[in-house]
Amino acid sequence: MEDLEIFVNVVEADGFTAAAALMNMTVTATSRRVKALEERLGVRLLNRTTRRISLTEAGQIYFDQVRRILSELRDAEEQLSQLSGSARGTLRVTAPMTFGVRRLAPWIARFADAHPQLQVQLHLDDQTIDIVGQGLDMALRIGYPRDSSLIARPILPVARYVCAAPAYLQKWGAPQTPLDLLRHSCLHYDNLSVREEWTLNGPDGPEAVEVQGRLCSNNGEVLCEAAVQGLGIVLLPDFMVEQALAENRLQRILEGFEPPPFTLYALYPSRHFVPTKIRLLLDFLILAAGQGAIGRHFSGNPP
Amino acid sequence: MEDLEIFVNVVEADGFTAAAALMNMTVTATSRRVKALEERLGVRLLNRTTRRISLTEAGQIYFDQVRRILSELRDAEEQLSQLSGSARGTLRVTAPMTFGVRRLAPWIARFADAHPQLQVQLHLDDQTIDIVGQGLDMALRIGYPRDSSLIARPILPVARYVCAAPAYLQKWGAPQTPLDLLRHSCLHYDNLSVREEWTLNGPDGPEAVEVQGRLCSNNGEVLCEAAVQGLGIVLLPDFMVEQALAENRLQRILEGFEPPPFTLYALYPSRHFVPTKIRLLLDFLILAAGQGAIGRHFSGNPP
DNA sequence: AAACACTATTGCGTAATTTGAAATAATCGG
DNA sequence: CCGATTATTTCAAATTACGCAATAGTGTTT
Repeated sequence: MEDLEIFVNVVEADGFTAAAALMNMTVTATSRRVKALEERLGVRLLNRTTRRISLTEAGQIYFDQVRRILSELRDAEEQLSQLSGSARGTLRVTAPMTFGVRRLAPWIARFADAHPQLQVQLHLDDQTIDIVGQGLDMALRIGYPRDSSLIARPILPVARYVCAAPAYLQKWGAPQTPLDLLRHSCLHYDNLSVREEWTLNGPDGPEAVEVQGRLCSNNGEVLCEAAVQGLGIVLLPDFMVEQALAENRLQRILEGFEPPPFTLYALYPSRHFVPTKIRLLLDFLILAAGQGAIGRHFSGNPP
Repeated sequence: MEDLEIFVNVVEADGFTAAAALMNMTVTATSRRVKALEERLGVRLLNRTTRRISLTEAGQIYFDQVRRILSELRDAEEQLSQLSGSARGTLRVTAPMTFGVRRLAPWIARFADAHPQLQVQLHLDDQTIDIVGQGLDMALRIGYPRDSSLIARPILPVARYVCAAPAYLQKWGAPQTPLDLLRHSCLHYDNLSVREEWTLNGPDGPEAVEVQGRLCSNNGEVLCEAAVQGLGIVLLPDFMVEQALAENRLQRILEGFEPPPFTLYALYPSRHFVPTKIRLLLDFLILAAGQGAIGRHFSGNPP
């Protein structure tokens, strides 16, 4: 029976080795199980050359059916655990590095504590990962995803602040309008280009400024640290700079000109029945983000 | 995975003991597998009192889904073996006793010989059996079945003959019309009544006669043997009397008055994809019956 | 009410199955 | 034609499943 799942995985991973790695099995076992399945059915499902595999005609038919059937079975079991209300097993989550450390970590800890039968694996990585391919249950990402096979649930508005170190401002003066940024060193994300456009919503509507600076990076913490050291002005998400702001190593500028906030999305595979463990985490995150947001985002000013 | 099948069987058999017997398993194993399934799902599926079992709410939902899914899986695998064209596994057939010995046995032997990978189990029994409940693949029965969940495929017309022993006829004279039967001892099937109605199609249409005799039985061979011994007149299917007729221990009478023939049906469970092994046997039987019937039923007189 | 009959679960020793590391065979790319 | 990668096979070890017998529990019967 499990053979079916293995067979499907081998086909989807296009190879025994890849499939075995995906399922944390040895190649030996994988090969044997598929072979056993073929012998049970009395039909060859895969054409193997040692270098590549392909489905036989029968295998193609069987694969299509079995994949659907397995998916229905998963649905049935999900439906089951839904009415039991409790979740068990393993929940694999991925999130961006800094967000994961600063915001997610305490939430996840509380969540894991609330569900002792659930083992939570939190994988922090700034790369966007193929979530279904890696067997992940949920990805937390900033910005809307391209992969439309995923459900994207907005979790949290992420405010962004324009900040600089007090020493920098003392030396170069604080910009009063977005246009002033042109005369400053603006540290920005590395989108493979030297220039970046910052859009700020002022009293007269949005203003776009094409900034440039002496440093850019694909890592927000690098930018934050550089700003702290007085290298320039940064535009970063709240969680990235809140500590530096609290310690007065950075201070906000251009407060009348808010950059449009990002949104943090929870991404998870689209299914008939959303697994309970995903549902639980989702609800928990929405709740946690909502509670935490009251003070931080919606009712007033940042700390 | 097999656990699913076991669970479904336990529910359908309404008990571990019955299900175990059906699957040729021990009750121990059955109980353990269901328990393992429940533990894997983390949900109790069955409410057991040691005397009776019932589905929990979750179990009911799961059962419905899983039964459907398993049926789809079987379909998929059948579809597979259909395009392979060959059959394997076990084919369980039931048939009436005498028909099985006289007609079916040589056919089945040839069929089994033609399909070495198929193990054929022929269960001869004059009782009509719950074919799906007993895990049978096909039942051969004379007369149309009540169970509408089965597909009934006519295989063979079964002519019936009115016969008596030569000695009997010499002593009492041969009846010339159906009405003459009233003056004779007619050995008939035991339908829990002493009387039976014989309908014979004569030149002026069907004539029904309510016969009675000194012996009745629910077993055709008993009647045949009794007739050979001169106890009376019988109306029996061809296969039941052909040997006695060939050896002149019986002879046909009232040849101008043919009783309406019976029909032998092949009964098998209705499914999306008829299993290859059933399909093969069915085709084989139709062919065999057709070939054998040319001389025996359609073109002329019996031997 | 109490004994009975039947059913499901558990303990334990045994047997079968499965497993992984390493060796082997086989194929694609250079 | 060789090197690199991939699937299969070999064989011993370990995990797992199994059946028998005993246990516990429930509905029925006397």
